Amino acid sequence: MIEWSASQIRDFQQTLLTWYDNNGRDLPWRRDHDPYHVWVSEIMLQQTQVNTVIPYYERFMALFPTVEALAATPEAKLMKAWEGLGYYSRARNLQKAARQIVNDNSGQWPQTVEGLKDLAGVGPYTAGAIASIAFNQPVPAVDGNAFRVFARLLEIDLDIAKPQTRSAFEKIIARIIPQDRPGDFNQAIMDLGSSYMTAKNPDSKHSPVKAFNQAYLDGVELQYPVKSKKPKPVKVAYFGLVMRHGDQFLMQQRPSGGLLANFWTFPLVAEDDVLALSETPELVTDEERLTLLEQYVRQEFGLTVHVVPMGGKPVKHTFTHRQWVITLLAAQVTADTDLSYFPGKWLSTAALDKIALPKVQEKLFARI
DNA sequence: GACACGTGGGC
DNA sequence: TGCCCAAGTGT
Repeated sequence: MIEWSASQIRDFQQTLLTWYDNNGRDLPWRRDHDPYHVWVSEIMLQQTQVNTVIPYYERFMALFPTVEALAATPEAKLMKAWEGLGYYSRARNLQKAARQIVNDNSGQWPQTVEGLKDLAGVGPYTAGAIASIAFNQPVPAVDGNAFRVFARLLEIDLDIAKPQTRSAFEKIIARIIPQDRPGDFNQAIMDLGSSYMTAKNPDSKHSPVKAFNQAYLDGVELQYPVKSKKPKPVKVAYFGLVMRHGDQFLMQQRPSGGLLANFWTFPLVAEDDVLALSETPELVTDEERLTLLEQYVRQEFGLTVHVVPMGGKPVKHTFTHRQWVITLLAAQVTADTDLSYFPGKWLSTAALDKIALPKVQEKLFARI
């Protein structure tokens, strides 16, 4: 990597901030520096693109205009507001943190990185973003943009996928961040990272800081940032049971931890669990699998059903680390079935409209 | 420190 | 299609 002199740092600050003053994006959460606005937007923006967040942010502020309103809202209303945005623990942590502020801290915001990090769902990046933007603290906010921008500007070849790399970047950026406009500086870096210095197809030729971009000047821009690869999603096959009675569906609530925690879906049975009922799973035919599925549902759920394939291709849904392949089956069951052993209940379409559903369940509904 | 945790967009 | 990326945090 290279290092900048004090005068190069001053030049960079001025060039960046002048560009930001004239070209910074006009975003809904930039209308003021209210910590509630900054905080909610930063949580929504975690691993999520700006254009996706904008409508969610607008609706969220209309529903929950203050941290007190958020702290007091019922969970179902909160999750409905977050429906489709993903990483749902963000929403639960958001309310947890709101209650920390309202109940434990009498409505007062922590104003330092250390204090902010004690809030649920606020890590080193978000704490730095709130501290610098809302409270004018001269601290870095190192997100994916900052990693990429500074890795290219200074040809930093540390692997940004490794946790310890963060502190190295924070030290480097701490020397460069201007004491008087830290929030604008951090946001300018993000705007730069999403315009001229993008991950793919960067346009450094026209970038306001191209003279400072060592990787570009050396023709090795796309070698930065260095980032080790993550494993591919693991495929998991499920049977999805469609049990309908009038305008109600028999739905299953997922466990309170793990993927899509607490969400309602059609009952999903892992094919591996079904095949485990056979002593020779590798020899099981398609017809036998359905018989085994009926056996599984009887044993595990206490439901006697007859399943019929619904036709069409299986529904695929990919998460960060899992790919679900769901074969839909119509299962006959009566509404007065004994559900004592089944972790779910009948839900009407009206009830389903009121609760948040994950995208994968929306895909399943679209197929029936 | 490695992995879990959603969804949508771009090529 | 498959893969990578997008304003990360919790465990």
